[in-house]
Amino acid sequence: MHPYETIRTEMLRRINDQTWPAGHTLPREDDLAEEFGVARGTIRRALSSLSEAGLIERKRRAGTRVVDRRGHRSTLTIPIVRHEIEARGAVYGYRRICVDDGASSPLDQALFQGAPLRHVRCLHLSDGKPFQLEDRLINLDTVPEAADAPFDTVSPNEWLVQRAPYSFIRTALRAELAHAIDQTHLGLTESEPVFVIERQTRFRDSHLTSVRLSHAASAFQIVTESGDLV
Amino acid sequence: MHPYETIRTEMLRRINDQTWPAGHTLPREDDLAEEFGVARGTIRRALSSLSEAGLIERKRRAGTRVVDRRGHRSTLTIPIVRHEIEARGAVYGYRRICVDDGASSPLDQALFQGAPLRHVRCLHLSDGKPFQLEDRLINLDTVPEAADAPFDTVSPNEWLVQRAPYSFIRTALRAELAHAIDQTHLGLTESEPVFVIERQTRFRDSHLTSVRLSHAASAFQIVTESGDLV
DNA sequence: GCTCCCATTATGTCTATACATATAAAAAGC
DNA sequence: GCTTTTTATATGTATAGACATAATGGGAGC
Repeated sequence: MHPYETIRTEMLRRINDQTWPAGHTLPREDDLAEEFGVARGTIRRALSSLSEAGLIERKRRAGTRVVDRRGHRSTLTIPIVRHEIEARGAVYGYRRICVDDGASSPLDQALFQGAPLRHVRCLHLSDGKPFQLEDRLINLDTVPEAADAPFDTVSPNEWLVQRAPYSFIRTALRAELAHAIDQTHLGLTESEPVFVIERQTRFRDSHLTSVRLSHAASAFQIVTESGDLV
Repeated sequence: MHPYETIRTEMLRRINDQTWPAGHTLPREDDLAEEFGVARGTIRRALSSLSEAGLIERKRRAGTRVVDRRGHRSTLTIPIVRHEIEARGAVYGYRRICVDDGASSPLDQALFQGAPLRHVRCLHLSDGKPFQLEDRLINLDTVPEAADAPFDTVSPNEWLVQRAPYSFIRTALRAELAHAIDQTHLGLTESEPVFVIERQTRFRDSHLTSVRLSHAASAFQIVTESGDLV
């Protein structure tokens, strides 16, 4: 175990046993360095690890304070659906449903600030069975090549990843009752739930794309694991 | 903009425009340091940032490689429900439903390796209306004080956070059709969906607690924002 | 009392150097 | 050819010192 890990563990202990209760301001880095008999850089390594884990908050001049723990933080990876399906040992399939000019809702119009849009709807299949329904809008001002892409064999998801860098992503996770299109394409009845991932991707102030991914709830969940600083 | 940020942005550009395509091994840290005219530490700062974002993978002796991007990664914070409710400007309420010895399922028995359990069911209210139903099992071998705690005014969630440190958390997010208990306590009909968070908490090899949190889908979603390395 | 400005200060960044360590690749042994 | 051992190497960690910078808390001016 490296010094910074030992120190981090000791700090964790102090936070857990209330030696440093929530709201407490810890000693300055220089003082901690002296206490633990290491260089300041090593203390900083331990502190930044705790900071990333969300256990402490650091502010210039103000010092480092123990966070009143507001929740459990974990890193969530939403995989590209093809990889997800193949990782389960199933055969991935893709089917384009339609591509049009996106007679989009006023809400979407506002989001994209009236930019010309491309609307793509497609289905991702696992062993031939519907797994994920993708409903996507692409900003043609930002990604003009999308106007000519057929999306007949490559999904817009993978097409975009190859082409457009992104700088900011907002993801929302929801449970919904299957919409009409979900029922049609995922083969569900009107009283079945779907798990919906909605994602908006921005690049430098302009919305690049926004997508709604729906899955039959019975065949989908998101699992994340976190922790283990001790 | 600090040097390490400028360098990270340039590296991001190279990854995005395929100068460094997926699978490519980037130059050694020393060479990058020379190229950018900075110390090795500054290069490492940029690289570790990209590594945390999941864009590159680093291995000793083998070097640094661009990851074949398998998905969008973001940090997800599941807040303590009271904070969540108060943050929305509503009044938080709590009601214990029952506390018993947890006639738990075989699945749970296996998870806790036959340890004695405490079962607590309670409801978290927003402005007096049911918001979250909590169904929790607590390992009495690990947290024996839980046997005597009444949980009549403090929720087991907050009670545990004060008492037990945790080292490892597994969180699953799912959509389900409302169970019977969801219908009863959240006031739902049998054809309404619920958003379920299931969490298992471990501390040093022993399961501490496992919980199922259900919410009316219409009033709950999880939002995360990420990115902005550019 | 009030606002505005400035000095102080703890964290943030950068440099340069030394040593540690996992591990891929080459060499040695069978 | 196959396994084991050694070696080279890129990343990982630690140190010490210098400077940068945000933000607090106090003081000057009103």
